[in-house]
Amino acid sequence: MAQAVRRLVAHDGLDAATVAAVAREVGCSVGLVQHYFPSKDALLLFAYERMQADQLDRVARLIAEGEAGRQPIRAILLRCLPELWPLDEDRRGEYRVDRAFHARALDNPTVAEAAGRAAAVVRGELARAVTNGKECGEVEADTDAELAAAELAALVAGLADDLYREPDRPVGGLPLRGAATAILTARLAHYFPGTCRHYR
Amino acid sequence: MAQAVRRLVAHDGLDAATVAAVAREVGCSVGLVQHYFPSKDALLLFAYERMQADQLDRVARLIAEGEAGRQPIRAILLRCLPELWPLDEDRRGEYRVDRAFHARALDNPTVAEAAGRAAAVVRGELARAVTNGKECGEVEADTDAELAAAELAALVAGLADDLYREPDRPVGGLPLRGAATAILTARLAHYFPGTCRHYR
DNA sequence: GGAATAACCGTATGGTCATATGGTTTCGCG
DNA sequence: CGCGAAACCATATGACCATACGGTTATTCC
Repeated sequence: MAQAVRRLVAHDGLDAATVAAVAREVGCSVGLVQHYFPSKDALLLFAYERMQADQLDRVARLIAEGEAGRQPIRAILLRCLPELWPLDEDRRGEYRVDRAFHARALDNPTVAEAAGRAAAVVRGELARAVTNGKECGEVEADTDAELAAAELAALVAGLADDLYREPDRPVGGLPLRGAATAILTARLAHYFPGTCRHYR
Repeated sequence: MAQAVRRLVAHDGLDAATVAAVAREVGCSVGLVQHYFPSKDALLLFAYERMQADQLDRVARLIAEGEAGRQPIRAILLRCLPELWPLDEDRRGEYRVDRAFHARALDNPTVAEAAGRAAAVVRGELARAVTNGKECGEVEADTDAELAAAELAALVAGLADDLYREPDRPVGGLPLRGAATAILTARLAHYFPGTCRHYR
């Protein structure tokens, strides 16, 4: 059912995710949806949290792979962060779901909390990367990990908005897809210059 | 009526902006709302575009003031960009309206176009600032104006999200309000080092 | 086997909403 | 004055939706 909600919201927006529509998408009755969820709100929240968990799991897996391969921190981040961008149809769908729930979060504290938690996980992971980098001398000692994490997270989130709207708009000669990567690369290189080629 | 829509959306979300609620807020009949707008969609779109115009006017005025006062480009931008942040109750309301319509833009091409136009104005203004800076030697010659504008716009937009959620969360010792300004200041100082103290 | 439990269904209900309709009042102006 | 257009109103209509409810089928477990 969570998958059905996700498909409906991705395709036609939150308003299209009525209980009846979810039942139709699943191929069951309205009653069954009610059997598993006490209310429509609970169903939507569950679907949202599940999607976030899926997303964060993917990122965590990429991090684990990068660490196993003893890649530089910068390379790991450059691999993980664009995972949150709407660069293919699946991720565009996720972006649509995410934005729809972000709007809902404005009026629904429970959804807001879920959205805040996910954002905090991303920031936390970034702060950890910076801290690790400081320990091994890759990152300058006077860099504030939280501040750097907040900047990078904001940059990634902000670029996602533009990427969704016009992924192919030319920006400085490149389509935005490439330009966003270039911007992120430059910013990561600032924090993780890669001078000492330390591994994480 | 546009003001009424804005108040309703800011206070209770897009779904609260029913035609009947707008009429009640204005203090007139449902029929009158219909008299002036062919559909609810048209009403909402008008209200959204009006709010965007108000916002951009404020920014334009700040730019004009800064230019009249012969302030450095960096100072002007540092004054203008936080105007788009939800730092007080009025601007938090604007942020809420903006986010609500952003979600609507996912399913409504007309709203999407309006949102895209406003974003393009901000980026254009930023690109203009960078170009001006290059002409007077303030900005390094190999800086790509569009790329820099895209980065700064994304950073500002991304920080707005966080600022709305937790304006007072401590980030590196400062509350996020201050941290966001610090991040923006640092980033602007990178592009506009202020070495030659040129005016715009 | 049989009873309790979970899975599952179809429909009814009460509410909300956008829009349509058929009006009345106000006002500008020749 | 008078008349046409605008501003303005109250209510009707038809659609849709979340939830409630009373029921049937399948499964599990003693």
